[in-house]
Amino acid sequence: MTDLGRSHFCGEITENMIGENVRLKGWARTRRDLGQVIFIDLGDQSGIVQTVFNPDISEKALNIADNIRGEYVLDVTGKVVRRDEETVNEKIATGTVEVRVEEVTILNKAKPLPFPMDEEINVSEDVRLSNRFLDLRRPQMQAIFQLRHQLTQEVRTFLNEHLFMEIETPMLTKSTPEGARDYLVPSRVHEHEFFALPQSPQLFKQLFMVAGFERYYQIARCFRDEDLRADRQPEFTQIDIEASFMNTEELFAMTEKMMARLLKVSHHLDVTTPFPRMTYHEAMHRYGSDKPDTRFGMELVELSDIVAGSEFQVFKKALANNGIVKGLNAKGQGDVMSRKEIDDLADFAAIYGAKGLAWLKVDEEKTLKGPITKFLSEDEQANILNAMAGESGDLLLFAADVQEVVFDVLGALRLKFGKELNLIDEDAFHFLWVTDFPLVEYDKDSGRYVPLHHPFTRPIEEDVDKVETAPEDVTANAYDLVLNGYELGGGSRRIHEPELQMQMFRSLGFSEEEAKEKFGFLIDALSYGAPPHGGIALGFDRIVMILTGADNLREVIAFPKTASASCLLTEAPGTVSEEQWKELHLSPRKKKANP
RNA sequence: GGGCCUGUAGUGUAGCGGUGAACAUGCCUGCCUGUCACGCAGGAGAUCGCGGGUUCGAAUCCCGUCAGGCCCGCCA
Repeated sequence: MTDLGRSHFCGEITENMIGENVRLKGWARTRRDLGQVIFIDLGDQSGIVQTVFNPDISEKALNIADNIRGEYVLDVTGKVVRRDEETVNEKIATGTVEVRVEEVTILNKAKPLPFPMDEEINVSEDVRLSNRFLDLRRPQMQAIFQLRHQLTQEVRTFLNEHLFMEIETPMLTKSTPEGARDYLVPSRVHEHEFFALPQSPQLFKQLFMVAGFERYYQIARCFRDEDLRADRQPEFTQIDIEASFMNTEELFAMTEKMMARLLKVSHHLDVTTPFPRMTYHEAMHRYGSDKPDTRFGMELVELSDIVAGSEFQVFKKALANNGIVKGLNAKGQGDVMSRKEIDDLADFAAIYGAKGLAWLKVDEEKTLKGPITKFLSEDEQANILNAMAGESGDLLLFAADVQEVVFDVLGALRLKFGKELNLIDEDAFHFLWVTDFPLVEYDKDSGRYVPLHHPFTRPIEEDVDKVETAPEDVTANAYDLVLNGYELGGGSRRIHEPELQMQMFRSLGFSEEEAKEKFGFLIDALSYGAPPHGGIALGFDRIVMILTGADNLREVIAFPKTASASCLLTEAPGTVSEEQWKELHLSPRKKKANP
């Protein structure tokens, strides 16, 4: 490929081209000025090649090279020559050759850079983000986005092969009462009415199924106005999939094949399918998480029965209040952790709602030592030691509370130890399906049931009659795909009968009118021969993040938002003119007083 | 909404109550025909995030605030 008169890319120059005249375009990466000879590493998207300027080739070019600085844009013509044996640079792909420059034109200058471009990232992130166009020019970033592009292509190729059709859905849509906060867009035409940016194309893809597009997908942008995390951006990309007449087994198998293809692209790795599966209940009890990192063990141990008759008030109270007692064996930590460090663990546990953190050490004689031994009978101690497979030097940690707190606390401690004790194989990819989620959970604040997934999720067939009578006992035909402790995404079979959908809305405390107002079009659509259908949505940014080994979504999104959801490059969001307010029939409220 | 961490030349760091705020790199000038993170010599560059307080004296201690990051809540 050539463009603008360019004959080759810098990274393509090989020994086969020795003697050829080439014309290259790119950026001056580093310049080594030895007076009568100047070396410039010229780089473009493909890589770099060393160019040489000296008076024996062209006095004129040398004089121009004298003024070239970092990241100047150059148009270079010259001959490819073999380097002398002793001047070969093994660090670069083109290190055995160089281009002797006969002609050079400076296409554009560059100011001194705000940060070095050639090194590993040791620049603060705000500086990188406010100069993102330069940050993205760094080879490391170029590689990430090259891979991201290839993965996008692979997803499309795969789904096309499986007869899926990519169809776009609106970005300007309607606010829905459930779920995350919407990003709202005021309407100029409709006074005091708002569009919402989609949290996901959920309803539209179901309507595609009704429409008879039996297999839909979209690399879809989604928006949620909630607080950010390292793995959460307000604007993100999903691989959104929906299929009619396909059962959950078929969808699992297909999704597994697709993920395997992505691993093949990124790591030339053959992942084992089918992926392991675990129920939500099992995941919570064994790992204290609905997205367990199964790259390491250190599972939670159920102790409620063992300590059922215990005189230890903390255990006794928790069990009396319908809570549970579970333990976590921090292998070998009894020997190394000081009293202070164990107290710090209790502070850590408090973040997740623990009122305290009981602990015991296993000493050389395999007996338990610690402040709570006096409350535990010999039998209880023996049973605990046995259940937790305690060995000399171990630190046994206990959480006793309602089960949600116990899961959160021990789940968090497990991850903390997993990381700090290097129990995690960073090169491993552990996929896991988590299945059998509850359909709803009771929300104390609003005093009603809220869907765990979304209100269109279908119960498993044997629970269908219980949707209205005992919603809290219903298991959903819903599933999450987990990779290395990250929730890649989830999906479900959907309700395709209007009556069942109305039952569901009623269970969630919607009046007939509310349901009709918010979701009338869905009920209506389901009434016209909606096929059984289901689907899944996978967080594409997270996939890219994990496959590139990044620990942060910002690394794999070209122009990401900061933790406070602003863009340091454009300084969005920003204020708008009075005129714009007026056109939208809006007026600003007074800001909170700022003393 | 809450907790914790970090803000010092363009960049990365040191200094943590008392000398002219130090080092590296980048930048500028000069020298250098085989470098490759070239080298050598010289030079410029800092309202120590911002505001207040404590103190004879604050980059350093305290309070507030802003920005960035991580987490809890939140995220159907």
